[in-house]
Amino acid sequence: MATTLKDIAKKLGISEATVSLALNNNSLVNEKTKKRVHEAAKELKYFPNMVAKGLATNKSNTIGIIVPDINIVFYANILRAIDEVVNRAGYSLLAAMSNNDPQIEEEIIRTFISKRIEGVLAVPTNKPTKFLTSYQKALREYNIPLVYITSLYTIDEIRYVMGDIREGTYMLIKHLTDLGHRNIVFIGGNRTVPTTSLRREGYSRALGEKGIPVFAENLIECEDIHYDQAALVTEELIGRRRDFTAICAMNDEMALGVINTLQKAGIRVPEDVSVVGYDNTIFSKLSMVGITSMDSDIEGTCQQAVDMLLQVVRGEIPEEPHIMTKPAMIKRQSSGPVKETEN
Amino acid sequence: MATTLKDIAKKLGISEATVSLALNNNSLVNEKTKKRVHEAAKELKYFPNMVAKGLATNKSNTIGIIVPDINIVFYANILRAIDEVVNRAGYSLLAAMSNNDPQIEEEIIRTFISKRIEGVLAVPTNKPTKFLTSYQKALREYNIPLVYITSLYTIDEIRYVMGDIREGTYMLIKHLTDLGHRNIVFIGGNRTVPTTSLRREGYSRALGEKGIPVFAENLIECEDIHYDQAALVTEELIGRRRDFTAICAMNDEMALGVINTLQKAGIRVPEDVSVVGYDNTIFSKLSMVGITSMDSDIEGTCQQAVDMLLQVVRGEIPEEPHIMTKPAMIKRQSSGPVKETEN
DNA sequence: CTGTTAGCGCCTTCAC
DNA sequence: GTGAAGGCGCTAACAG
Repeated sequence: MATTLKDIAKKLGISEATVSLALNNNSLVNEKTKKRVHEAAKELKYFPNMVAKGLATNKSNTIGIIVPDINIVFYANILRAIDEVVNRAGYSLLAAMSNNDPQIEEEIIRTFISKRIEGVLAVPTNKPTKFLTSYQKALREYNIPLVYITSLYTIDEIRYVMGDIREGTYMLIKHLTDLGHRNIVFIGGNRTVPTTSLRREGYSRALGEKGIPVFAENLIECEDIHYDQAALVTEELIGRRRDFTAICAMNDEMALGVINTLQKAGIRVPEDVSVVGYDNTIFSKLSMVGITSMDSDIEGTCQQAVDMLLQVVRGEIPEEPHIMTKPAMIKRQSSGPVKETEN
Repeated sequence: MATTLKDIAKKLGISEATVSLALNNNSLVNEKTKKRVHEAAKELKYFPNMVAKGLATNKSNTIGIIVPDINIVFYANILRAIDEVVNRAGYSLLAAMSNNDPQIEEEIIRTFISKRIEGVLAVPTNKPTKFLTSYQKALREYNIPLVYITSLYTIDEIRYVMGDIREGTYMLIKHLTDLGHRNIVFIGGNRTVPTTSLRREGYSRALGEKGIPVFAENLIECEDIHYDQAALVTEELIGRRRDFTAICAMNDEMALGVINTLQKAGIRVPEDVSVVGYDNTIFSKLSMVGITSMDSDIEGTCQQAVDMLLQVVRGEIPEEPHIMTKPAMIKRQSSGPVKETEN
């Protein structure tokens, strides 16, 4: 059915090996025969069999990536960026979704290993641990490098590249305090998860610099970090009190929930209350007022993650196993000076 | 490095073949040795080499999918659904993005063939054609079945599964006319592309049934079908006239742009103007008012697409090469009775 | 420069 | 029930 090296070798009356070399543009083979081979290949509609090549070379030329759920915009953004970078680097990408389930994550790794992936990138499930999981051990066994994007792990030996959310949140809160805000609510997720706790650190630091105390009641914890939850806690919040002049949500989707809820209650943004989000995703453009947000530089982060991974794949040792990329503030209309009458 | 069949055969003092059979749970081999083999495999941390297996069996056990851009929520939804269905069917999924570029699409197909994919699913780029493209011919050459999801092609020989958007739009418009609306604006994309033209047919039919004429000025064409464009044309629209009482956008993201723009202008939804979207994506929940939308039953559609593909892979001939799946209306608050004073 | 030869790891007859 | 042998398509020495 499929035409093989042998077919084109036979047709040209030369050896398979020569054809192979010619197809790979090896300089050993004469330009003339190269051209003949390429022409014959095209004529016979030859498609190299990567499976056979993979077996022969013991290289799959593909790297794998695991994301929790592609229906979450942020992860989709990451996957897309990774796809681009990996392809540009001449590798194939094999993507899989873990559904935030460590067991599925492990299964995925198993099939990755079976496919002889050369390296794996992962946005890990959010169950942090201080121990090497079994799949991490398996990867090590097979000498397959692993780089996390947005890590939750605090184990030194585990490489990761992540956006500096602590710094990013600091910048956002500083932006608000510079505008005169002193009573700022932070809406995040579970306080024990790094993606929230790191942000809280940035929040506290920014307030501290202005001598503003951190009040526990301004730190809201959500069960999940999506629109509905944010809308819900905002509704509860404004039912309880209205002394705050700004709200910082841990991502844009939540910020959108906050804004819509405020507006529905007749609270104007940013005139009455300023709102900021994070990640500069599409959500930051979907309200009547553009949302001030932090751009995590997903492209840059992914580029660095792939670079680091490929370094290890090539057997080099990256100088720095942990990289924090710098985010940039995107100022839109949802944040403004504190309301005069509040003072 | 990696442990192979041979390693475990050697350890157990039996032949490779037996180990292979045992690992594949072949009934020929004695239960006892099977157990021994499985234990040894686990002990030696054996991971089957799918590359070798693929070469030997000439089956990759994976199917490929091409979507235009995973950053578009609707496509991300599709990819996720496909991933689930394909995995459940015991196949691996290899995903790739075309960026809506036919050339990239072709490259992807090339690598798919090289990887000896057993079938391909595709959400095609939106450049319709009546001819078989070169990659379609290549797939045929290699006997690799192809099924489109949401097809633009009108070639009989090309299989596809798509949501019935004509019917869905009909249902939405009928919903509006039943509520008393007669002056309904439809905001779509390029009129020559099936995803818009089919919807227009549904629109016209629903109006026709109530004896309402179709006015050209109520059919708005957008260059791209996203939020910003929708917001823009809505702004122009309300600058020009305000006689309409309802707006139907071709997707939820656009409907959201419409609603936000209307509200910013002080036009209430649904009191003054009703708005409906399509696809029942996350966007339909992101405004102050929930958006009435059509659920395209992505899961069902994807299930059928995979079923059809696997049928062909197995050499069966699906009875019906073209399937239209039925959508369901999701009624939310953005649509209501026509404003009394308009009459 | 080109051809020969041996595998890569696994599966699949076919004997025993 | 189990073993031996050949081959999947390609690459990688090594000869010539």
